[in-house]
Amino acid sequence: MATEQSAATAAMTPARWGEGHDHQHCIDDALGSAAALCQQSGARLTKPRRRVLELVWQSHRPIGAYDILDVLQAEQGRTAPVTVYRALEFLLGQGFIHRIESLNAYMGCSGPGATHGGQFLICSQCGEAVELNDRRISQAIGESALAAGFQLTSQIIEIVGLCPVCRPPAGKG
Amino acid sequence: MATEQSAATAAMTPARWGEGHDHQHCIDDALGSAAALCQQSGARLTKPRRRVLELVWQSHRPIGAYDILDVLQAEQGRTAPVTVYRALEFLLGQGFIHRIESLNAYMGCSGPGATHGGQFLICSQCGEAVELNDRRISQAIGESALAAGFQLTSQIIEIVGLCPVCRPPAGKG
DNA sequence: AGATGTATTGAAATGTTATAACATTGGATT
DNA sequence: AATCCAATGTTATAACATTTCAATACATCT
Repeated sequence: MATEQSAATAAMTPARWGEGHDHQHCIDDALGSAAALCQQSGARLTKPRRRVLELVWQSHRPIGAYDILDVLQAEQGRTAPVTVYRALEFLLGQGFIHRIESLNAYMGCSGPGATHGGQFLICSQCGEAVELNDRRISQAIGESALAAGFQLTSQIIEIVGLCPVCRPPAGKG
Repeated sequence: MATEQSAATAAMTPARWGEGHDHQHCIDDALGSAAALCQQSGARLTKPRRRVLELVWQSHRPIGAYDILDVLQAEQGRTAPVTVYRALEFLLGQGFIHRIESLNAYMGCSGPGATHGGQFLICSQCGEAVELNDRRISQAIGESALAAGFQLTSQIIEIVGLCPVCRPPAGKG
């Protein structure tokens, strides 16, 4: 439907940097799909899980477990790290969030339900990240693994750079 | 007998899994090039740095900082973590080793001197890893970043799977 | 409703990875 | 020898994550 991909650069450009962005909508969407998917699968989106998911979606910056912990502790008093990690584990298992290995941090999954390892563009300036799903990348990797005789199980792709907002203006502006 | 694996494959298959592998040679090579490169650049390959590099090359499994620390402590008594981290930082800076983000571990760089971000195939069974340098992968990523308006500075590619040795035998010998 | 089994949560301690802060050493240069 | 600076040593602490065991919530069966 709407989002055709192949040739299209435009379609792949994260909408977020295009113009004003209603972030509450992001959050609502994410919580909505999570609830729906849990409904379907029978998984339980309990209060702490839901709250952690919400916090992960609070911004488009990957957030650390202990940052989440700080918020929970402020909200509800003593809370142990494991509370956060358990929620994160659940959310990862459901495909609702991703872990960014190079940052030891977590971010919302932009397309839960769909299968995908996730490819991430991370801005080293502002800390924001976006998820890609470029078939060419995964394909190139798949082929390379095959050629090396590897049976592939997962890919970690984290691309660091400067986002459109943070990068110096293009030459000839 | 010979482990040919289809024409294209043979060339790219890391030699290491082909047959017996003289690992001492790997180590000597690595230390040799490191020494040579330091000679050229004026960097100092001091004793602890050299020893850490050697330990990193001890196997083809990425090794953790604290594993290195254990060895140093056994060898020379009290040694602090920072000693290891400083050596690792130096070696990373010189391009002699790579950090594997998903494992919090370090491995020797197979082509020091050359520029490369590094792409890694990691066996989840035996823990061994090999470095790739597939232009198609970095190219696909570069294009994707460009399309998203990102100015790329580095790529983290860690591919997890089963190596030729650990993977179940191919259907139809 | 009450009993029962399982999933989830709470709490404390501990383990693992990494850096900050400051003192000291050792070799090159003067 | 006096000075300088990179490298190293020493101590403490930050940051990230898991283990363990006890308590509670939830679904389901009777």
